[in-house]
Amino acid sequence: MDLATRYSHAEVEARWYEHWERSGYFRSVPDEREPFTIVIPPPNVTGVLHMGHMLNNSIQDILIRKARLDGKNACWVPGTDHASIATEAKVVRWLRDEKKLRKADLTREQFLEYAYQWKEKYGGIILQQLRRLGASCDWTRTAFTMDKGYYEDCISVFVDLYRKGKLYRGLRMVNWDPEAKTVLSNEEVIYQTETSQLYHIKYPLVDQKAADSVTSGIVIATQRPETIFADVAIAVNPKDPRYQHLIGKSVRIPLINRHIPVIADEYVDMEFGTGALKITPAHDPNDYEIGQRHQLPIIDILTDDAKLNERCEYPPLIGLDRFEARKRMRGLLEAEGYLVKLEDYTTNIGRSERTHAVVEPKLSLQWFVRMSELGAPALKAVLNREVRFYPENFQNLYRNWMENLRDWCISRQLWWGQRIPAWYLRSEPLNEETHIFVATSAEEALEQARQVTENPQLTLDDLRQDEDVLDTWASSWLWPISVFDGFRKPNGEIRYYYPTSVLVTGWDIIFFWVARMIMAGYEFRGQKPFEAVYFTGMVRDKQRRKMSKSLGNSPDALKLLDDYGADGVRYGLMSSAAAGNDILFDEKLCENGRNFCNKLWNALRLIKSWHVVELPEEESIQCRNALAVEWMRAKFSQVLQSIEADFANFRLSEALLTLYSFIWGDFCSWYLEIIKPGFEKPIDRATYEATLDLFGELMVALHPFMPFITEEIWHRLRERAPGQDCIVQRYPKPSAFDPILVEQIETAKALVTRLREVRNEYHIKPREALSVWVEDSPSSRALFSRNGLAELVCKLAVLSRLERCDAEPAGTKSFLSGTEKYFVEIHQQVDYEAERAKVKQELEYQRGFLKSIEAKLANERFISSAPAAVVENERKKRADALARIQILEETLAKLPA
RNA sequence: GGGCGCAUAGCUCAGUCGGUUCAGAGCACCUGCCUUACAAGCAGGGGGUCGUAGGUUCGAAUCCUUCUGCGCCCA
Repeated sequence: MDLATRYSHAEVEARWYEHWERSGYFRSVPDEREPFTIVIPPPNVTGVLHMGHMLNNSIQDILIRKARLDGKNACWVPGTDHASIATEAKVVRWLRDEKKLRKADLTREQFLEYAYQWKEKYGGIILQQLRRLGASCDWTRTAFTMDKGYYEDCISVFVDLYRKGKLYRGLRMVNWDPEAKTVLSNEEVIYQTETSQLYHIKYPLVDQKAADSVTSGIVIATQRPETIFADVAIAVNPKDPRYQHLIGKSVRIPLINRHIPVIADEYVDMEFGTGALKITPAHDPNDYEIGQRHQLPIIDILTDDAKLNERCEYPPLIGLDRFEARKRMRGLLEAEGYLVKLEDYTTNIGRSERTHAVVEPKLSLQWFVRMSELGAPALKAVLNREVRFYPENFQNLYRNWMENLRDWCISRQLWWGQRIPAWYLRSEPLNEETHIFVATSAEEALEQARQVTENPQLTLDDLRQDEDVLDTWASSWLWPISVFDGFRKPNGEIRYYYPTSVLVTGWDIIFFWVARMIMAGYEFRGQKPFEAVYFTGMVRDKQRRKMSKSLGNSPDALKLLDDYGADGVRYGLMSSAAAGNDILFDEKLCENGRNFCNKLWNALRLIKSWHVVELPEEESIQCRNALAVEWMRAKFSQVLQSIEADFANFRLSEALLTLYSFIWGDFCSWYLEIIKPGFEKPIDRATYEATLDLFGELMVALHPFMPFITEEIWHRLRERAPGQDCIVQRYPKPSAFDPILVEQIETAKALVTRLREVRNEYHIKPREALSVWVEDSPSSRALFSRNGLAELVCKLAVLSRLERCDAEPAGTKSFLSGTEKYFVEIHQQVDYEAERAKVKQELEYQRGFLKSIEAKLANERFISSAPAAVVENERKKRADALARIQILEETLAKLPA
């Protein structure tokens, strides 16, 4: 076989993915095996693959592939989220740019038709891209939150919650996005510190004479001077001595001269601004509360797109955008002498997560889910670890939120989404409806209406359906149930797949999504939606910024896959991704992954270049190789044990790094070097076959992490029958092994390293064979009685002889390795001065070490409190130290002065 | 204002139950090698008072408290 010295991933990856998919390996149907289920966090249908997706989906794929190799029925359900607000914004832009259409000119039906067109054409690209990464999803199950069945589930859940009294329509202060013209949930508002200006504005007292009206009055501080037209009072703290005399009096609003009262309210912070607060119930949540307490009117001066309306009573500003109006207010107030002071000010401004528009508090009639009852079981489930979080400390974040739940606003003023199944009587004015009919269909609603109104003559034309759609999260919270058709067929396959095994998601959507899925699980299924949640960190750049498209700091995911291969990228992401910790992404990590692929590839090339004969030429080679094979088997078992433990605790990066260092270090650097035949020499069949088997098992063990190259090598190692693919093998199991053997080989490795060091020190050529002796002792006899061990050392350290001796042979230099003393033949001049210094230094260290051990052992409380094994270990350490000290002392004594 | 978290080598981070010669990995750095699988490589090496000050313990990077410096979430 002729193989290139470098592994090239491009052709290999495409070929194997296609083969796996065609072979049906990703497909899952319920059977008698134990299920292992993951539902993908559905990416937005508008999404394109970015670093976060790659991390998240690599983890899911690793877990799914591992489960498959463990013989479980692995089922990974893919799909996309309709992402109402994000997608609607995209469709609106597309219509404007491509079709020269404005949303306002379309009917709801026309718009939705275009939206589906857009979705068919551009949506779901990301699912194709996930294949490049190697994601072994069951594509036949691909779901979408706007699929017909899914849509119906959302509607029936709405009706169900309404009937149970867990859903209501109410007038509340909500977050309004004036650009998207929709309400937002609290979680969709992002607060950022921004600089603005604080206007100090004087409101003149009403009973003052016109002449000095501007000089006396009350000064308030506001960031939003344009909202003074919506003011209904000025509030001061009742304890504030500065304003006692004004409480109960009236002031005039500048420019429009409307009279408003001065009231007292505890809420007012005497320290802030001037200690006097303008009350604008329509445009501030706190003011709204105060207004309610004092039964003040509400004056809403803004339109849905945040322009001043006629209710502001000041014609020059009507129709202007709020920010434009604010700008003009400065000149207007100044001109009339109302502006007392202007100061710079930093504050938290809330912006829409999607449109980045400054969010406007707005009083609005919306649908809310009552969270108190839904939250209780969901909180309990996490606290008592029925649903386990990895890492566990996300419990704290979760609890903090769950204990302060506020009702969830689930209506959105959009068209792209599940339309709210509530009907009103056309005879009642908009937003003042007294009758609400919630039903799964218009006909059902009509039936209700006829009964309630006792008017059998009502027709569908007398009803009007709510114009709003559901918040996207009010559909995706049903994901783990709905993708298995759990609402319509509660006893179907969902009984097999649910609860799912693990959810893998970023911690940033713990409230948006994770918490709500847990609530939905208990509410609609009486059961948790998943056994465990694996929280991934955020992928950040080297400056710790979250990677985002708007910052342009995210590497092109597809280019990374092109450059390093999916295996390389997966390695790079995983090697630095302990659960929950943010990762600072560096392309260098992918380079490591690519290099690892190349290493594997070259190990294959080496093995495939060997000529095989039935028996080795010499017996010494046979026992050396046999020892190497035995050692590899033992060490591999040890490694597998630790990997199983890592998987059980979702310590995936640990598992990967363990495998990496076992393969690169133990397998390539040590094992292959031990068994590698000399130039143009053959290898014996037994060793060869054992090596192929071992390499194959290593590929299965590594497969979940790096699926493509492992499949490729698996097939190149041996001829495989159809269906004998790496992806469907059984994961290797650890077996009992001899820990003493593993330890002895470690001792031998340390000796080889020490000998190489000596070589470096004396500039001895790597191929120049050396003669070495080991001082006779019970421990050295024990070590070298291991069959093949001396041969192994000779091969790796390039020795011509390794023999026992009683006395120091002439012309040698001695050194210590482990607790043994060795002599190596040296023809070069030895610098005895330096040698003495080194030995002395080592001796000093060993004596200090011994002293600390002895102090420990002399302590009775240590002997009595520490576990026996720990005490025993200390005794062994003492014995070893004593042995070493003795050898070092002898060495020092014999060194020429 | 309320809450959570972090601080370990030049950089990025592991370190599970408090106990091994346990202070580790990768990158970077230094020395020597184009050795017959791999220079995307091989062999070797230097480098950290585990942020600070206390405490608990026979024993602390690990548990508790203080301070300092960062980060995040909620309001």
